[in-house]
Amino acid sequence: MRAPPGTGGVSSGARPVSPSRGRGSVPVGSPAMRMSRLLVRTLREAPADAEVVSHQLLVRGGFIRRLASGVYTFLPLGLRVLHNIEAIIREELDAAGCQELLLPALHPLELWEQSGRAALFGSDALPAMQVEGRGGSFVLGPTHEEVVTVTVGGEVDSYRQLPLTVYQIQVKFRDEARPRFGLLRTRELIMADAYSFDVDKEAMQASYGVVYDAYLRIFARLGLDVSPVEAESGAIGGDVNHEFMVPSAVGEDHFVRCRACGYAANVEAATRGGFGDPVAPDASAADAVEHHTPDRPGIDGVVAFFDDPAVTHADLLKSLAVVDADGNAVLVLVPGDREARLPGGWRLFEEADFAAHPSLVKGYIGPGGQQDTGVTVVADVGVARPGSWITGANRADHHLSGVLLGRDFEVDVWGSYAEVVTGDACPRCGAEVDLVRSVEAAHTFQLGTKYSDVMTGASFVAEDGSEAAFSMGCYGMGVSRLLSVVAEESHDDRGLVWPASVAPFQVHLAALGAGRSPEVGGAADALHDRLVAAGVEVLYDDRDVSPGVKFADADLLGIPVRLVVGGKGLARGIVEWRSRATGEERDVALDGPVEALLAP
RNA sequence: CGGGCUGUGGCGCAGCUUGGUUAGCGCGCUUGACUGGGGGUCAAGAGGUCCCGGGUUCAAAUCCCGGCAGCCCGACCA
Repeated sequence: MRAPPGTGGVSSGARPVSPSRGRGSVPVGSPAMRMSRLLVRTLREAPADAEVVSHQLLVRGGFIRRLASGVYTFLPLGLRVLHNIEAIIREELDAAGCQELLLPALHPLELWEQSGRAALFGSDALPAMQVEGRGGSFVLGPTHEEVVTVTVGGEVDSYRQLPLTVYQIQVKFRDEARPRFGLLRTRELIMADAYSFDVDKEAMQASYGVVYDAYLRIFARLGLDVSPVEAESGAIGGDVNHEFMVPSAVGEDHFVRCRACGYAANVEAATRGGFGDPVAPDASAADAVEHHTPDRPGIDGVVAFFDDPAVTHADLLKSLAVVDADGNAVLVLVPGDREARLPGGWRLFEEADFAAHPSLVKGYIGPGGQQDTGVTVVADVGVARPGSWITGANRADHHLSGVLLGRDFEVDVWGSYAEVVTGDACPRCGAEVDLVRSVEAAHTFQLGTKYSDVMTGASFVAEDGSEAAFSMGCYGMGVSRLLSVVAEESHDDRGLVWPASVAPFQVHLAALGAGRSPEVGGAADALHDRLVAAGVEVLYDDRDVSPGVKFADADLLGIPVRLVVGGKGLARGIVEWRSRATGEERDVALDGPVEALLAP
């Protein structure tokens, strides 16, 4: 066993042969290590509802079973993998000085009313499930900021008890509109979530860095190529936050990554650079021309109206009337060939908003004539390019061409309001960026006092005797999702290829023809016993089935090392060793040291 | 929340258009025999409210109406 890359501290070094790992797993020597007794049924065909490879293989291999949409059972094999992932998380968080606790999954509704987030339940931002019980109304916890804040608040009275970081590994519930991809997006999920409590912002940032680094070590041990990216904070809140993204073809997220410098950000938060200051309008340019464009409200329709190869989407100015988070009317301008990226909390105009702002005409919105109307004009940096635009005329059924920035309209605020695409300029260094499809494996937030300000008792007495609110951070990692992520990144056409760090067993021992050869059976049993005595986690395929079935199942289950005891090898006193990952095979002396039977 | 597709033994599917006796096939399961290094062969079995509820009909898996569930695309999304 080789040390996983990027590990340090207590977790460094090769994993010992002795069983320090499978806590919570099947006890050493348990009959369940014999495949004839293990609760596992492998499937030759994948269920019709499994679309992605990781989902298909986890079901075919008997790791998980679906109970309802987005709700899964972990069968013994899957649970062992889950426990191994959890063990890595515990080791790294404990080593980072965090303390494990277990918060309730059932939360009194009042807690959520106190934080104000109960109002988000109906929304897509925080789809929660409520439960009515004799003791009142409860929520199946979708996240635990409220509970942990009041819990720690009840125990900590003094700055002397800080800093403090606690974590738990818990089941959480989300009323997902559309569960999919097996364990990747579920209604019930297992999550590791940590919460830091500090005296002030500076201390919080230090604690944040500690957990952030621990998370990086966890992903390294899982063999995942993770990229921390700047992100939007959504329903959790706070200022600084990072998502830990694993590039993957089945990802539902995208992040932007600079090819030159270290810049990386979720597309929802990414900005772009490479644009200079707006240039003065060409004084000799012709005036704007108005066109009658009935029934052409959209960008596509206007391009079609001009029916001129020289007029493209990039010549149009996309104008979006929105209401910002504070309720103010804002006109957002982006080049017509770009998707707009609105800041969180902003929404598009509704009918009533148009009625209140007659300077903006639905379907024919343009940037002209917005002075003294109470409408703030914000523009994407791309709008600063030289040349004229085609825009709405703010008059029904009319558009304007030859519209110039600085002559026909003004911009109040410049920013990055267009979605970044591959090839755009990095906002830091100007090099080109790539758009990378990915899975969000974890999300960390610097919350500050967002929760401690509103939850009761979430304060402490500071060194100067004053009362202060905790400065908090929170850190969530999708544990059950990681099972799918690892599977998705580590398989071949025969089945799973588990990294040794999380494999359900280290060795898959198959006896061939033991049913008719007492010698083979005896040798395989003896080898099994020796491995168990040495503390090796071994899955022993003692079933009386044909060799082909055993080989196919071994490939499907993806245990790192396969050992075969058969008549042929036994005659030569050897056991056949094979690596699941590389396919390498070699003969090993049956009575040699156990170490020679493990990974290279 | 919009659009589309699908519900038939544990799993994967056919049958439905054009209603008609005991609803088929593959995998899996049971028993037996043969076999024995990449999902082997043969034989005999078990296992089904054809998603649910109404309706049409002499007769419904099949036609009609209404539900429910699952999946996909989109919207949305700690």
